[in-house]
Amino acid sequence: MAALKYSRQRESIKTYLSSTKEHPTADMVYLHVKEEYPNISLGTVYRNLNLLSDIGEAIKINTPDGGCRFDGNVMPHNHFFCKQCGRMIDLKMDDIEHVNEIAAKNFDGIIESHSILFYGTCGDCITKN
Amino acid sequence: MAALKYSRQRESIKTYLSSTKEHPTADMVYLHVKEEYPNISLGTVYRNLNLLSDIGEAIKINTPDGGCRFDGNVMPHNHFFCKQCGRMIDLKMDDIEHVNEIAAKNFDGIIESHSILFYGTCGDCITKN
DNA sequence: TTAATTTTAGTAACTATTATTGTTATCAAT
DNA sequence: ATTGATAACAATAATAGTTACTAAAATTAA
Repeated sequence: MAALKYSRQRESIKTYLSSTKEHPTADMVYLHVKEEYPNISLGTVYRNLNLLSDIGEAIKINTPDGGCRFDGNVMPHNHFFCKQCGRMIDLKMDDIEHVNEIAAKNFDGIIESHSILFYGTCGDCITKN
Repeated sequence: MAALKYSRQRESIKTYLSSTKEHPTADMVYLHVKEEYPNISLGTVYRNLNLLSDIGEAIKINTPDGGCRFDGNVMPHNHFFCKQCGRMIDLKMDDIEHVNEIAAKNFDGIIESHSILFYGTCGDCITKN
């Protein structure tokens, strides 16, 4: 297995992901890291986001519109997607890992995990209307 | 609002979706309907799949790899995605709508719904290994 | 049938992502 | 510190999946 060498760019991407709760797109990460490393390329950002996701140091979440968001918080948690403003928000909610057992009951394969995304309208959008 | 006119192509797409449990990709639908209507274009397939999904006569499911699958079964049900063979399988499982209330407990927005996808290894892939 | 409108096929364009290429940075051993 | 091997880099090209455009054909209403 290829040893992972240090790189400032990857470090910067990680730092940014850890600092924000915005669940940025790859492009948002790119624009941000660009401020520190103006020559960084979008491809590098993609490669490192996927790498971080692969080694479990970030989470990749696909949005209903086809795009992807990234999250530096790797603690298990669930997300909410606001249909109005498109924001993705962390949910502080009780564990629902038990749904895996419910799913496994009449299934002959192995359920390892699930990913769930909640939809609706966020608090901000409710007050705005 | 524009009235919806009949089209053989759309009918054929609908019929195919209703007849299969394979959760086909747009391209698989295209290849299948092409047997009946050799001149159909991929754009027509996409347009109609999205249309059917919009009017609630089909379901669009994004897979973890970025692609989309379509399902003619619009009854509420959950899906399983096999990490090995990439198949998407219907789960016959108890209702888990209660997770919406769990999510809503400490949240100031409105949780309308959720979508959940289970991951793991399907029965076929287990026996093969 | 005629006229109005939708749908189609074919193609082009678009977006997000991944792969490629030539160059530079990192690191361990000298 | 220098070297050599390998990884990471920027830049760009390529790809995949999807959507937009347009003229011609199909559908429906009158």
